[in-house]
Amino acid sequence: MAHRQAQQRRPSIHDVASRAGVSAATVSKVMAGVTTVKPENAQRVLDAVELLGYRIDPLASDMRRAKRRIIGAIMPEFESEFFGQMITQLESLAEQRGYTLVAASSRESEAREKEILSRMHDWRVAGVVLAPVRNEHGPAAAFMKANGMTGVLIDRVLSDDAFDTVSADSASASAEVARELIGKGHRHILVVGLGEQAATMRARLEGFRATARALVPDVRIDVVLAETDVEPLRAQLRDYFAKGERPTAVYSLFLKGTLVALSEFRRRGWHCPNDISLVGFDDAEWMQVTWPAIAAVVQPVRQIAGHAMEALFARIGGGEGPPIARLEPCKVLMRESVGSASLSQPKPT
Amino acid sequence: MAHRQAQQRRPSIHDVASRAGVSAATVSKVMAGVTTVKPENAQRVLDAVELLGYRIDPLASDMRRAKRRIIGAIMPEFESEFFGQMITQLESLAEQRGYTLVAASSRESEAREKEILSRMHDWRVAGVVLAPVRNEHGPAAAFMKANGMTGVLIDRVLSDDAFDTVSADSASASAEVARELIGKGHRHILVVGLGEQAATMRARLEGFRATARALVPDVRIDVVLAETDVEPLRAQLRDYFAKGERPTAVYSLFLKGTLVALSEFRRRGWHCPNDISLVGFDDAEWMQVTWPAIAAVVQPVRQIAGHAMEALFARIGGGEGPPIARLEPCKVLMRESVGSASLSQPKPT
DNA sequence: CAACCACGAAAAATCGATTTACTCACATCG
DNA sequence: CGATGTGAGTAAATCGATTTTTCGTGGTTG
Repeated sequence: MAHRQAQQRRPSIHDVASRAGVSAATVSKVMAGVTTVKPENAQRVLDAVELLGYRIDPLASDMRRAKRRIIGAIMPEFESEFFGQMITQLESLAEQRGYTLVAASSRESEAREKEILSRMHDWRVAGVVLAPVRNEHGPAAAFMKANGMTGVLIDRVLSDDAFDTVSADSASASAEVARELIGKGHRHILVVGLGEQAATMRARLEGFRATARALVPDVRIDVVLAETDVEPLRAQLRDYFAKGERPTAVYSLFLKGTLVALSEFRRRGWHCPNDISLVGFDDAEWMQVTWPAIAAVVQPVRQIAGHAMEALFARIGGGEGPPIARLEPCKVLMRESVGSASLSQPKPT
Repeated sequence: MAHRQAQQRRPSIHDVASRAGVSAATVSKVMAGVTTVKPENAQRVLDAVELLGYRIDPLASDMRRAKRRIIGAIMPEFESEFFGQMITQLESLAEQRGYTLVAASSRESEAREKEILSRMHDWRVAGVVLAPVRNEHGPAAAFMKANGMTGVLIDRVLSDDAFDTVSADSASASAEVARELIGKGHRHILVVGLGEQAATMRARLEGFRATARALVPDVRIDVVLAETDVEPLRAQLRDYFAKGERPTAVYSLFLKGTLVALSEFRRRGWHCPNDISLVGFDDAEWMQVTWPAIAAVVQPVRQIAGHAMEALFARIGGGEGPPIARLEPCKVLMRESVGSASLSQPKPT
């Protein structure tokens, strides 16, 4: 093993070359695994590499290529399990192909999203995995198009005319939720969501509504949608219940909505599933340990990440053809927070 | 605004130079804000920059410096709120200083930790924020020392003889938890934790034990520690209760432990705080919306991130002196999961 | 008026790789 | 026997910046 002391300049390809008594070009070839090198010389190079503890400087190595071996990933946030797992997966997949993943959080802001994208463009990343704040029609995707960047859109998207997209099959999952709730006798259901993410939320809402109505035409489905933020949703939800509305089940179209719903239930002293049932889109580890355990739609993070990277590298490798929109199937975990409608006893509000 | 079409090669500093009728060196100076440039020429450069939409290539720019303007961050995982927030903060702080943050997950493996570190060394990062899997004495920190890297250690560390450290003041927080539990009459308390992270866990445990014993000398404190993983802990906990042990409160020294405790309570049909009380180290958003809300020690993520970056950049800037070990104060949020000991009625197990 | 200095800018070296173009030696072929 | 080909390797160009060195021009000064 190389005995190397601290502080010292790292050896460059030239150091290796002179140690091995060959040119830098030869060293480069050996490192790249080119076969047109005399075995004896190759061995000398390998020995020198070992002796000096030489490792290629990826920065310098990337300089000469048009596309650097860097993948950018932009997520709306890092604080939820979903995006945390996503980043973990993406990192691992990028690494497997010898790429470095640079992750950035847009912190739910489209302005920041574009800024980050500019910076990634400066880095000449080979590709970008973008989970847009809003949807596929935002300024970030436009920027990518305008600058000829290669990328994949994930999560809050349905399909795009320029980029491959990968997301959870929201509509089907919602349909299954609808079947479950209707099956348990629920005839008055509240759906909460965020208007901003138009397409995805609409898919989830419509998937639910269509299926529920197909099963029971006169089912009552109320909708509380906040535009951009979660706090307004909390207020709207409070107003909704304050009016005396008393659905027997709530279906939240996104994680924060589930939290808001739960906290509103708390405020009113309602318990699941006796007072009201609850299902949320997006699973989290805590949901199976609380009392009651919270029913949830589980998004297939690994599949989304895997197919996103697959699509991305196909494009990086020069793959042509029209963009592909993938939908990955979700799993619906019905837990104790959902009960039969008859349980829900109207209570004085 | 620059009207630039896709596909086209990005302009280099030479393109700007020839457009402005000056040399590349002059353009470089203007971009760097050097004042020894004739105002007229500076303006011509700025115009050319604007016209061509020129932006510095950070990769090429970093080539000539020994330390690149990149900060590496290595976290044990990205899936928890704590590390998610940490990365978000670190990213934002690095960005503020014109650095790019490259984050990587060691996935709770010391081997991977070292691998990532090697890769970051290849990138010649200016500094590293390392949240070690185990503690400050692992192979990763040793690698950093051996290679003269600059870095800061955070979270699962107490102090180090080579690097600055920043972590939550586990001992004080635990002492406060002890005061609270003792104050509520608890005299038989179970503490659960992970043995692997020796120093941190011990600080939390001892901080708790010392204070509790100081208040009530004959308080009974049981300890269930798993070595490396969470699943064994689940089994150990099950065994512990199966033996008929019936503490009135549980203090979990880390987040996953809290989840495991809750799920074990569920299995046995125990409710907080009537059957048993629960406090956990590490807060999470869901803890305030479940019923009961779970009491928790809140780690000051922003302070930890802030001081870590401060220390790191001080060292990058050449700051000398012995390493500093910082402890950031935590907040203890007593929620409904903690009740007075008299509530806990022994139940048949 | 010659020597000197200051200023601004250009030319050239540099960072650490990769890649192209070229050289040399030796073998093969018409 | 001269021409062509091929294997192995090297020098030099290149990527896109920064930094050091050099140069020319004017203005000051002894």
